[in-house]
Amino acid sequence: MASARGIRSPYTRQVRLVIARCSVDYAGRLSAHLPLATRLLMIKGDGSLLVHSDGGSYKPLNWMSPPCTLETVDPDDEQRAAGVAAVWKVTHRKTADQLIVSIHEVLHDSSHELGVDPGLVKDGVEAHLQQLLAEQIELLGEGHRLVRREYMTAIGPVDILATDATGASVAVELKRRGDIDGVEQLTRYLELMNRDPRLAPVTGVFAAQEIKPQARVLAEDRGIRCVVLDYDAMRGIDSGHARLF
Amino acid sequence: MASARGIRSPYTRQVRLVIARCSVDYAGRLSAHLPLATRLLMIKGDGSLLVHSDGGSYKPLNWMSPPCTLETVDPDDEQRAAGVAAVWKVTHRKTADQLIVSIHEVLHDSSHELGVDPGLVKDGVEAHLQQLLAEQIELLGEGHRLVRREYMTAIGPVDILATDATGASVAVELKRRGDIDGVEQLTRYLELMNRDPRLAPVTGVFAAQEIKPQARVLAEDRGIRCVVLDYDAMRGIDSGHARLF
DNA sequence: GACTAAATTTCGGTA
DNA sequence: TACCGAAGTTTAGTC
Repeated sequence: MASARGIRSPYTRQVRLVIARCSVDYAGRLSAHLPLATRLLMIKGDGSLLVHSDGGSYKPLNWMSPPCTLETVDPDDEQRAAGVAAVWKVTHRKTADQLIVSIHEVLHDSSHELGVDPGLVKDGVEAHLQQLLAEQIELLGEGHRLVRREYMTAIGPVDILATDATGASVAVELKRRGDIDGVEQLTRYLELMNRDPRLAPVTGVFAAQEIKPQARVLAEDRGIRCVVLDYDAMRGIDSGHARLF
Repeated sequence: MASARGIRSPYTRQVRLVIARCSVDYAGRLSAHLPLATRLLMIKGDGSLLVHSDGGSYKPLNWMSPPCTLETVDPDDEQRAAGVAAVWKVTHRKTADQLIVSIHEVLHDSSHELGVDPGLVKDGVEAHLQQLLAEQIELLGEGHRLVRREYMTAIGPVDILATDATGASVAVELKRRGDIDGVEQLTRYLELMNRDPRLAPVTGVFAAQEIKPQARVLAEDRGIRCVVLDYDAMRGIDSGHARLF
């Protein structure tokens, strides 16, 4: 439930921020081109480069992931005639993908020391939902009992294994958003588990905060029961946990 | 094959860049916390905020997507005693998710006008692979004929429908990377199409630049043929298209 | 290292 | 607008 990434290679922990009129070409897994415009270029300490506009969400317009190398090249005569003042060539060290930034004008250029980042601490995703459902297993129906969380099978762990009022096995696949993928995943588990005479017959429950219509149709067509979970209500019952705000 | 996103709401097209020692708390779909450290805060013209460190790839440590509102709050006595100089409260306009940035020290603060971005032009993804395979359908085997691309079924379009040397239908699922998901997808299509007497019997071909071993096992277990495509070779044959580099 | 599953996924296209 | 599938997905965990 907690993750950290304090460990880092001894890069120069600096960020360089450049605002420039530039065009960008990427050639690698696809080809992409950004026409001339003013953008933010962000060069991280590991050499990776992000090209951001002032909108959109967190995804850059274009980028090069580490490990990569930035090389500053002099523009040739043709480029210079077209107004290119400098060319940055960023090459991926493994895949040889290339990002070419043709800089026409630099409007801002600054570098900043950031130091080591202690990293993000997360709390409250699927793991928490699983914990809550394990504690409130009767949400699946009267008489249900928890067998165990993360029940291991040959093809991976089933989120929750329980028994129903008749004592029959119930495999629960848990998702925040119930999509078709989750139904397929549960189907594979059920297929396998029903071959095990100690478990069979095993029925399936697809439990999620939100279940997509197509996923519900597919699940019910396969005899899988769908249960929509109210996370806030479940958390309200769980006394041992308080919200941040 | 080409996308543009030049159309924008009349936001102030500015980016504000702040380097600050800060801690960050997010409460929304999950709870997350970033301990005190020096980071880059990027506020885009639409009010969205990204918190970047100097490493990792393009994903920020934390962020708030648009539409959202940034509000500067005075720290209370307790916060002030802890060294907090200012508090930024970023609230999502629809989901009420909140991002709280507690700023201890500002090391840099600048704003930059970017103007409208003409947007990215992409080229050479799955659509291109599909076009190439449609033109070179004999890569599936001698005697194969193209029926049509994006053959529509009740549960979605099959990438390519063809016939083999015997005239039997062949459904092709195309992927850049052949994963288990793709096999499941094709399986659903085949199940459906084989119920249609005008099409049945339909065999399946799973075609990708790279097929993961587990996906291959699952596919072949279901009688689905696997074909690995050489994109560069296929593009080489396609005379109408040249590479950037 | 390879593979699998999750993600505060984001982003496009379509019904 | 909702839904579905792709993504230069990225990221985290497990084997």
